[in-house]
Amino acid sequence: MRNDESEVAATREGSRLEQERPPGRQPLSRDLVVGRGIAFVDEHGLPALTMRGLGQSLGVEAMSLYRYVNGREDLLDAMVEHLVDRLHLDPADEMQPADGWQGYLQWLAHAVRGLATDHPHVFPLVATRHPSAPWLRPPLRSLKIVEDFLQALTSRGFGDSAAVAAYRAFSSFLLGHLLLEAASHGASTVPAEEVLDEGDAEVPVTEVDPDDFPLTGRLRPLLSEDRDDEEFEIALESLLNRLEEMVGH
Amino acid sequence: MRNDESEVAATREGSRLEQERPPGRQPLSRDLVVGRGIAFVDEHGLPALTMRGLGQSLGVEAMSLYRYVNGREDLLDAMVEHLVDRLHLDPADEMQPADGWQGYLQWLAHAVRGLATDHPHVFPLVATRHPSAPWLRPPLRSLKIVEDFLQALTSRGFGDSAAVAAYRAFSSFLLGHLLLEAASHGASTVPAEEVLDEGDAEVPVTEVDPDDFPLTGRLRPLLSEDRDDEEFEIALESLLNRLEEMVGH
DNA sequence: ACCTGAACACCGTTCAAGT
DNA sequence: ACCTGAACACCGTTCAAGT
Repeated sequence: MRNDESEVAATREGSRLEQERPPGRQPLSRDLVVGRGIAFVDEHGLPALTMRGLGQSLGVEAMSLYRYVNGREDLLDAMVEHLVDRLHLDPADEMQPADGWQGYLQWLAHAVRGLATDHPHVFPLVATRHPSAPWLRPPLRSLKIVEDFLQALTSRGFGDSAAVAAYRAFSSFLLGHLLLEAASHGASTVPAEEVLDEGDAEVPVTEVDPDDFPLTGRLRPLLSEDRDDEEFEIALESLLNRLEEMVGH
Repeated sequence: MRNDESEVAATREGSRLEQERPPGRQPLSRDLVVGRGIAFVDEHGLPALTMRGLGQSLGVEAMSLYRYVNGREDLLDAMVEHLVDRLHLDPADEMQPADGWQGYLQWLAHAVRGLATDHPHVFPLVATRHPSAPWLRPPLRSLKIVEDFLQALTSRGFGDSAAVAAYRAFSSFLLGHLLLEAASHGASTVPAEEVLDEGDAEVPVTEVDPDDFPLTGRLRPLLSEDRDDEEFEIALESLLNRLEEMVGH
């Protein structure tokens, strides 16, 4: 038994030494391909992600990727899944059980928000790709996280239908706030390859004509302020208050 | 003056009679191209919208479209703009001025919701495409509608920053709820061209393993229930209550 | 003025072939 | 076992040319 295992290991090691791999390259794997896909979109934006381009960024031809990924659509799904699964590697360490369901939802909200701000260009995928079941609601779109969610709430006083209603309300809340936040934060990070058709020095800043839109013109400084943090906290607090009214069913 | 106008009109009419057009086809125009683009996505889904396919559905080669539309990206932007502008053709007729800002927001919320349910496959574009200014927040993404919004609220007791905060909260609310609603409603309407790789009779329904996910398994009937209408109304009511607390600034 | 044929660069994807 | 060359079908887009 032990000998067999050693032999197999030795053989693996041997064949690994035999194969000549370009020096700077790691051995390919699904995780590596998916991880590089996420990093690629983080750097260059979603439209830039092509099978050929991703292959090149891994030092390989595009066709090699098809051994680890079932086409481009499967790659995108895997990228989303990879990010959403990450929500579990950080178990609720900082969370006291005494905090109750409010503490759990606070932790979860900020965990998902961290995902959105870390990957503003990938988050639209998390938000809009069809989940694997129709009753899964982005961005809480994995079976595991739904199970956690329902467990956390039902074990802390929620009735069945109240827990499900909370899942729905919480998903909508996260989706709306984080998608808008990711969009505005991601817009500044794009390589900006679209605004170069105009020959003259056109100003890219959209100016508001005060005759047509007097209020918008006057309030533009307010509209341009970045209040994402406090908006999120206030809206979250309000949602928790609303949920509190339906705890017992 | 009047004669000149008549002459021009006559000339236009003349050239129109000269040109021989395939019998069943309307004369092309930007509005026609954009409108057909929306109808095409409604029928076949977003991935099916190609310049060649859209041209064919208009009885024309793809290259003809470039006379009316500045490429595919411009077409998508125009489709979004077309739908959002429609929110103004329906001025607040059914709305009594006595209803106050709550009445306006109720009307606007249902108008945008109608847009989402009428075009579930296009709404993701309304939700995720970059607006023309960074401080415009989907789905309330036109200058005109923002002006209306701010006018409606500031003329009904809102301070400047309260009106802007309301715009932000309202956008997030609409985006989260309507994007999820459009996704679940649109998923059933797709031609479904992706699930046909498996050779055997694989069941497309995702089954929940009760050992791994006991709660999700038990609550699956609740999770699958369609509660979109009442969820939307309740969440909207709650948002209006929240806004009420910050009317005076 | 309005539409098209032909062409270009670039996709995703398959498969037989290399090592 | 793992990667690639060659090929295919299909994109978006341009432009000279037709009517």
